[in-house]
Amino acid sequence: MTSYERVLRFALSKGIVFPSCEIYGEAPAGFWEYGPLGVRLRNRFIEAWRRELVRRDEMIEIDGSQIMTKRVFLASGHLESFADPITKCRGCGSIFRADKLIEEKTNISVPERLSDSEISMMLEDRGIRCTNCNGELSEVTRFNMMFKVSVGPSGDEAYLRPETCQSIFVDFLRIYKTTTNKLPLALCQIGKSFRNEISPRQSILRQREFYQAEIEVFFNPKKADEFDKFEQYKDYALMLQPLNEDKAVKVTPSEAVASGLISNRLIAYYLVLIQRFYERLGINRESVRLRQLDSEERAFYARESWDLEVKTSLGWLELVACNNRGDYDLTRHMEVSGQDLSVVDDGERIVPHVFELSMGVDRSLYLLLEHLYLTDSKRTILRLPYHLAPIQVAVFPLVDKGELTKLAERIYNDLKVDFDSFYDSRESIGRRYRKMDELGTPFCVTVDHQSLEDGTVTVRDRDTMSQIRVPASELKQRIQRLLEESWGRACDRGLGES
RNA sequence: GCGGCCGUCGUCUAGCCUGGACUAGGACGUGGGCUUUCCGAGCCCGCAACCCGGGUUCAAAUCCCGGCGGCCGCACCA
Repeated sequence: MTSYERVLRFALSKGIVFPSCEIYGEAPAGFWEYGPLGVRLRNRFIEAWRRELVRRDEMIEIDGSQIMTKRVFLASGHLESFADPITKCRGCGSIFRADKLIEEKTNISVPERLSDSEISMMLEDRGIRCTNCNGELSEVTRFNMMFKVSVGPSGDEAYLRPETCQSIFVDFLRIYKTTTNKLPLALCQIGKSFRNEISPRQSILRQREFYQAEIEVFFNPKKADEFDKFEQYKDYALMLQPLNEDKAVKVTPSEAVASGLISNRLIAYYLVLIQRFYERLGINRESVRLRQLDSEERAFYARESWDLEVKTSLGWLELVACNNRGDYDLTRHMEVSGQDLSVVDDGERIVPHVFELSMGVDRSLYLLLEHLYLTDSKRTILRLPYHLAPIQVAVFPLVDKGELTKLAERIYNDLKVDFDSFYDSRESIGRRYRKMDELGTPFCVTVDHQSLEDGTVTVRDRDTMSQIRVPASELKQRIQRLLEESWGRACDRGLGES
């Protein structure tokens, strides 16, 4: 069994994630539900994102519409560039990427800019036929990866957003004016994006509806090196894999900027921030890399791209696309909307440039499960950092009897409002501990006979299995403090090697 | 979408080739009871499945066709 299968089996059997609409046989692939524990895990992950990136860096979070009008995507380029030219065999119905088919058959590269009819003509001129049945091929049409929706009774054309960042670009000027009025300005958003993938695969790794957490840093390109925040991380060990290299090497931001590998200090700083984020979630630094993309691999709007990838059983998994989008987005929205989105910075009117950190949330959660769902000779433990655990504290009576049960229930009822709590009184105490280990629950509170005499309970630590005795009246504060300390530990681990 | 393999309780699976003894068996899970009284103990009683549709047949989990889904490869991507 592969790690992927093991994780998926675990997730499915505990109801963490599972396929959407699964009682209907015809439900299309690429849609997944988060179950009770999955929602909590995701919420904790989002809290970590807010804490370690948003609040730490004083970013500003917004929440935009998922449905946006057509012209947004005319401006963004998605109507044109997010669509693949396809042709269908009139005989057997096979569908081909028209440009790829031509390249395959003739070794002539087909420029992206060509119109459908021009590509159709190439097919015809070269006498290209279906590779499956040698049938005649249809006119070239476009398969757009965006979901089209019609709005209102008049059916106005709109689309589900294929990335969350467009609302940030569209909203930029209003937020700029109502908040800091200053560059650089980091805006961010977490929410759903939608892509009509041809072939969704691998559960939550490749969905048609998925969560993105995106950060768009607006900056003045002339001042990208005048960036004070850079100082605190200038000696961090970035795991960079430059173009044409086959593995990552440790490079400090200072070196990377000096050598021109990273184009400026602002970008270097944000690359540190994002690498550090994963390290603080408990991912080993040696398993992380920032891989530089060449022009072939880059998205159509990017001029400098680094993909944050983490090693998994499925190979390197792309988690965060880090793109220097230049002034592409604001300029395009200015052209198409007719609105002026420029600002005055340092006495000069400019269109800000954008550096983006576009995180796949679902993928990140998979990664956590795969890296941290561990079995040794004795126990299976989901070794999440304590503050990410979906259940924070479990309360048990040592045995399910009279006064012990009553006291345990009272303690549980007191804790459940402040923490994600769990109560269980069945079977042996050891079994209950082990089940909590598997779900990553950091603390188990047990009410025993001594509790009835002196009002203390035991608190068991997930990783060490050791117990401390705590007055029940102090439980809330103690657990709170232990969870706080967990953030601190993650911090130490992240900074330890730099 | 194509090609290859595959689809049975919540999970993992037996059964399928060679149609009938399958009211579909087991393990884990789960609900209840007894026992136990700090690290996946034991016993008893329950719950729970043949992906969907059509066909062949006296009879389909089993054979055939189609759809949907999964895995791998191609292509695409957070």
